[in-house]
Amino acid sequence: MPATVFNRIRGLVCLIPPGFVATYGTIARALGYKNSRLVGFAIRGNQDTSIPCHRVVFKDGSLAANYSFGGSEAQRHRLEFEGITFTPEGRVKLSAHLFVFNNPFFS
DNA sequence: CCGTTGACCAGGC
DNA sequence: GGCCTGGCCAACG
Repeated sequence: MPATVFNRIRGLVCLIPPGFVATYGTIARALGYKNSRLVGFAIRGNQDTSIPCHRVVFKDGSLAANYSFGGSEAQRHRLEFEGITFTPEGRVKLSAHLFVFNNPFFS
C-alpha cells in the first residue's frame, strides 16, 4: 500500500469521531494542501465503506451532491443518527460539530 | 510527459 | 442567500 496522498486523506477522515464533522478544506490544509478537491477526489475514488465519509461536509455545512452511499439524504440521516443537528435550511451546524485536527502528526 | 478530471473554495456580482 | 469564475494539484491514461 503506497503512502499516496489519497491514503493519507482517508486515514485522516477515519480520525473524525462520531458526532463531529470536518470540512474538505480543513482536511486538505491539515495535510498541507491548498486544493480541497483532492479530499473529495480521494474518497469518491475509493468508495470504501470503512471510511466515515458522511462526516465530511462543505465549508458552509451543506452536503456533497453526489454522495455515493444513497445520496445526500442517506448522508444526512446518518449524521442525525450520530447526534449532529441541522439548520432549517438543511445544513450542518458547523459551529456545534466542527472537528479540529489537534493531532501531533500534523502540527 | 501531457492533458483531463474532479464529493472544493474564495471572491466578485 | 445564489450563480459564475479562476485557481488549486494528485492521480490516471
